[in-house]
Amino acid sequence: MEDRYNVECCDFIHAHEAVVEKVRQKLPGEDTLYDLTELFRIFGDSTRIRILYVLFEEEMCVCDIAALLGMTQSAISHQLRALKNARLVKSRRDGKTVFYSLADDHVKTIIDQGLEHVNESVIS
Amino acid sequence: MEDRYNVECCDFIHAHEAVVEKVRQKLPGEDTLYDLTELFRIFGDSTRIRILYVLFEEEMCVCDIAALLGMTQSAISHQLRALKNARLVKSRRDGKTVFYSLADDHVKTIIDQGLEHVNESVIS
DNA sequence: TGAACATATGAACTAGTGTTCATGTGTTCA
DNA sequence: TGAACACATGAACACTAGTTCATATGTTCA
Repeated sequence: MEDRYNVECCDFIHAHEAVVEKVRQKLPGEDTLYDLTELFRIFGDSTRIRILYVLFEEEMCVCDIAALLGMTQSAISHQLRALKNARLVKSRRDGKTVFYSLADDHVKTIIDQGLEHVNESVIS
Repeated sequence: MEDRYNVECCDFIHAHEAVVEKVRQKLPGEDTLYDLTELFRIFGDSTRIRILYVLFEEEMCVCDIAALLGMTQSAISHQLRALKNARLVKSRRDGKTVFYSLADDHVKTIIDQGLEHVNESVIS
């Protein structure tokens, strides 16, 4: 017998056709999937999370955030741009200074949900 | 009224000391911060998000998920392990087959919040 | 205008991540 | 028992992402 190499992992899908079709329908489109993944990727960095925590309290300038977190101005500025692109923070200029603040309430809600999950996992 | 801090970036922190102290207190500890970012990092990959979407509908075996998403069994298995380590999915074995399902409700809540943010951003 | 300050940005370096490939583990059944 | 099946896993590879460094942009004030 010759060896057979299947591209697919299994010969057939075991799940019921109805379920497979339902999944296919509910899977988000490529654009939505990209946006969603990109959003969570932004949350997946400790520097950015710490920046968001700072902004939970009050709007703050780049310089102060850097000093507070003990990081360089450049690093913070780069990350603030990422956060801004993801529409998680917004900025306003006042003279030489640029103040950053949270863009909306989703930020805190998402982080709180994450915290809840993390804390529950510890208990169990 | 404003404190002087010896840091590289700016000569002094402009924000009021009360705010600075409040931020310092509310910043999560190193362990929590790590867990939180790690959790979101897991969400920040399109393959993992798609796997979770599949499991929203029904528990499913590795093989079927791979077939449904058009990826190799190995790739899916690796990602399922990541999802399991993050306590986002759980598994049960039935003979040769291993079925994966969602671990709890936070998964869907977090993704829904993310979707809401993404969709709102598009509108504005 | 020019000096000083606050921030932004591009390039480069390093560390980390997802997939593939090959193979190992565990289960079923003839 | 051993062959076939379903899944797990370690190593390697290509690619991505965060920080640093040097420098550019933009604003204020003497």
